[in-house]
Amino acid sequence: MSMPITSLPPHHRVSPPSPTTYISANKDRYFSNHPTILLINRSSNSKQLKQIHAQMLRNGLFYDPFSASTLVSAFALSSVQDIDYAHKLFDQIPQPNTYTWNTLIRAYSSSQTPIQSLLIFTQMIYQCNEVLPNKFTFPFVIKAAAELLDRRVGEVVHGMVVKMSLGSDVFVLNSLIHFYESCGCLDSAYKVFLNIPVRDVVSWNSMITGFAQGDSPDEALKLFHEMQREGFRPDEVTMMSVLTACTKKLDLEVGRWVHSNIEKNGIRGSLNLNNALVDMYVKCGSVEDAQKLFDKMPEKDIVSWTTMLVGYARSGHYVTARRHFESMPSQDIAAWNALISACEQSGNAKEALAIFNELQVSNKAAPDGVTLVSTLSACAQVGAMDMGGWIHVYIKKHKIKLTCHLITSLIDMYSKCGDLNKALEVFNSSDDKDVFVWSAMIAGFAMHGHGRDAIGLFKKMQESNIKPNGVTFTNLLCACSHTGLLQDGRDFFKKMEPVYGITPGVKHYACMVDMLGRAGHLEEAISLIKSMPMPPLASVYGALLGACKLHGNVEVAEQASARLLELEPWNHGAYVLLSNIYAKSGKWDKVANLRKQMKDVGLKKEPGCSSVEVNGTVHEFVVGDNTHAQSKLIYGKLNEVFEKLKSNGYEPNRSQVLQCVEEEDMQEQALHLHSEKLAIAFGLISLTKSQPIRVMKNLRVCRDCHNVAKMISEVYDREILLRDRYRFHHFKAGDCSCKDYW
DNA sequence: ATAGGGTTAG
Repeated sequence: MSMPITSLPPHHRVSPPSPTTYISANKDRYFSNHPTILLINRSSNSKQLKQIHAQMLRNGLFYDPFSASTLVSAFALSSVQDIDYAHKLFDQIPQPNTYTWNTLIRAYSSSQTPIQSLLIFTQMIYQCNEVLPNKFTFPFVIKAAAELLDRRVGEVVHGMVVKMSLGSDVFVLNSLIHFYESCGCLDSAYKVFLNIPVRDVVSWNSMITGFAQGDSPDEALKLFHEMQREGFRPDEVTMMSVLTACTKKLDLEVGRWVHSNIEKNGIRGSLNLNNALVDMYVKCGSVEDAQKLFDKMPEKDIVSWTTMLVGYARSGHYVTARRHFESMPSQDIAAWNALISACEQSGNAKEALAIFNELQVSNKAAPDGVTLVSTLSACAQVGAMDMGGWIHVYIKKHKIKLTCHLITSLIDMYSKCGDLNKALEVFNSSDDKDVFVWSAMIAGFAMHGHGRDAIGLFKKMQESNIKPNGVTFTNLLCACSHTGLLQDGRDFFKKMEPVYGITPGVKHYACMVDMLGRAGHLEEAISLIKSMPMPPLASVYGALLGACKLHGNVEVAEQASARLLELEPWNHGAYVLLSNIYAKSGKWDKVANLRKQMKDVGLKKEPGCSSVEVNGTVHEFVVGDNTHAQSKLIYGKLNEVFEKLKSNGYEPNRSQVLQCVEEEDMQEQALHLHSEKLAIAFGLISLTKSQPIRVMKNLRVCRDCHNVAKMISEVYDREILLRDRYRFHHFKAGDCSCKDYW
C-alpha cells in the first residue's frame, strides 16, 4: 500500500482512464469478493481507507460503480463517519448508481446537516435520465424531512412516492408516519397508517409512539390493545412506547400492568426497556417500585442512574438523592441538572443555587442550557439578580444556544427580580419567539402592574401569528386584574373559548374572581364561581376572601373561608385573612375564637420573610430578626427612619397586625419588626443611592409597610422595589406603581 | 449491497 490521498482535486467528474478496463454493470457482483472490497469492509479507520482509495485510483477499481460505492459507504456509514470525504469521493464517481446516491442521502439524513440529503436528492432527480430514486431512497429522504421538521418538503415527497407507485411500500409508509408525527400532524400520520395495505410491527410501533409522544396517551394504549387483537406480538420498542403513554398519563396501575405484560410476553428486559420502566415508576410516583427494579437490573448506565436520581429528588428524599448522586459511577451534567432542578422545583431555590456554585467550583462538568434554565428559575425565586445577570453573561461568553426556553427563563428572572427593562431587552433581542417567550413577557408586565402594555403585547403576539395558550391567558387576565382593567378582562375571558379555542381552566376563573372581587363586584364574582363547570380550587376561594377583606364583607368572607378550609385545612392564609376581616369590623370575640381554632389545628402564622440582594449576596430577614451580623446597625437605622417619618406625619396602621398582641405599643413594635422593613433598612445602609433597593417577600405586604415604603422613597430619595406574594410594588418619590390598587 | 419505530435533566 502506498501514499494515502489526503486531499482530493476540486469537485468535478473525472472520466475513467480507459473504458475497456471495466466490466459492465450486470457483472458488478464479481467485485463483491474482490480482496480490496473485503479489505474495505474490514477496515475501520480513516487512514487505512484513504490508502485503499489511493490504491483503487491506481488500479482503476475506483471506476467500477460497485467498488466506488462500497468505499463511499465505508466513509459515510462506518464508524469512520467522514461524510465530507464521502461526499468528495462521490463527486469523483463518473456514474454513481442508485445505491451510491442512496448511501450519501442516507448518511446525511442522520447527520448534523440533514438538509444536505434533500439537496442531493434534488440533484439526483435533475439527472433523472441517469438514475431514478427507488424504494430505498425515500425512507432516507423522508427521514431528512422529519429531522428538518419541514412539513412542505415531506408532503411533496409523499406526492412523489404515490406517483412512483411506491404508495403501498410498508417501509416508505412507516417513514411517512414518523415524518408526519414529528411535524405534529397526528391526523395525517394516522391516515397513512390506516392506508397501509399490510402493516408490520414497525407500523404499529410508529403509530403508538406518535400518540404516546403527542398528547394522546389513551389513543396509544387503545392502539396497543388493537395491535394485540390483530395478532401482532409486541416487541421491546412497542413496550417502550406504551410506557411513554403510561408515563404521560401518570397512571401507575396501567404501568404495573405493562410491566407484567412485558414479562408475560417474554420480552427480554434490555437496558433501555428497564430504564423506561424505572422512568415510568418514578414519574407515576412510586420510587419504591423504581428502586426495586433499579437494584436488580443486571446492567445500568448513566440514564438508569439519572432517572433514579430524579426519582429520589422529586419525592423529596433529598438526602437519599444526594447519596445516590455521590455513588454514581460518573456524574455528567444531566446528573447535576437533575439535582439542581429537583431543588428548584420543590421550592428550595437556595439549595439549587448552592449546588450550581458547587458545580462551578468543582469544574467537573460544564453547565449547559438545561442547567442554566433551572438555575435562572432559582434566581427568580429568591430575587438573586446579580447571579441571574452573571448567568446571562455566561450564556453570551460561552455562546450557549439561546433557545426559547432559555430566553423565557431570562425574561422571567429579570421580571421577577424587578428589572422589567432588562426583561424587555432580552425579549426584543430575540428574533424567534415562541408562545412561552411571549407569555413570559406578558407575565412580566402583569406583575409590574403594566396592564395596558400587557394587552398591547398580546395584540402584537397575534400579529406575529403566535397562537396564545392557557398560560398566556392566565397572565393576560392577571394583568387586567392588577391594573383594574375590568372590562378588558371580562372581554378576554369571554372570547377565550369561542375565538381562541381555549377552554377556561380553574386558574382563569381564579383570575376573574380576583379581578371582579377586587373591583368590588362581589355578587358577580360569586355567580361566576357558581357557574364554574369544574370544582373550584382553593385559589378561587382565596381570591374571593381577599376581595372580602378589601371591601369588608364579613358574611361572604365566612362562607369563602369555610370552603377554603374544607379544601385546605392547613391554609394559614385563610385564618389570617378572616381574622383580619373580623378585627377590622371589631368582632374581637370571633378573632379570639379563630385564634383558638388555629391552635387546635396546630397552625401557626407563616412567618413573614423578606430578602434583599447586596453585591451578589442574598440577605434574608424574618419578623423581628436579630440574627443578621449587622443587626444592631439595622435597628439603629430603623429607629432613625421612624423618627424621620413621624416628623413627616407618619402614623402606624395597625389594622393588619394579627391580633395576638393586645397592648398598643407592643402592636406598634410588632409592626416595626415586619421583615420587609428590616430588609429595606438594611438596603438603606448597604446600597448606594443609585441602586434601587429590591426586596422580595414571601407574603402579601401589609398596609403599614406599604405606606412606610412610600414615605421612605420620598424622604430618603430612594427607589424601592418590593415583590410580594402577589405582585411588584415600585416605590418612587412617595408613590407606588400599584396606585394603591392591590 | 441499502430501509422504518424507543429511554434521562427544563
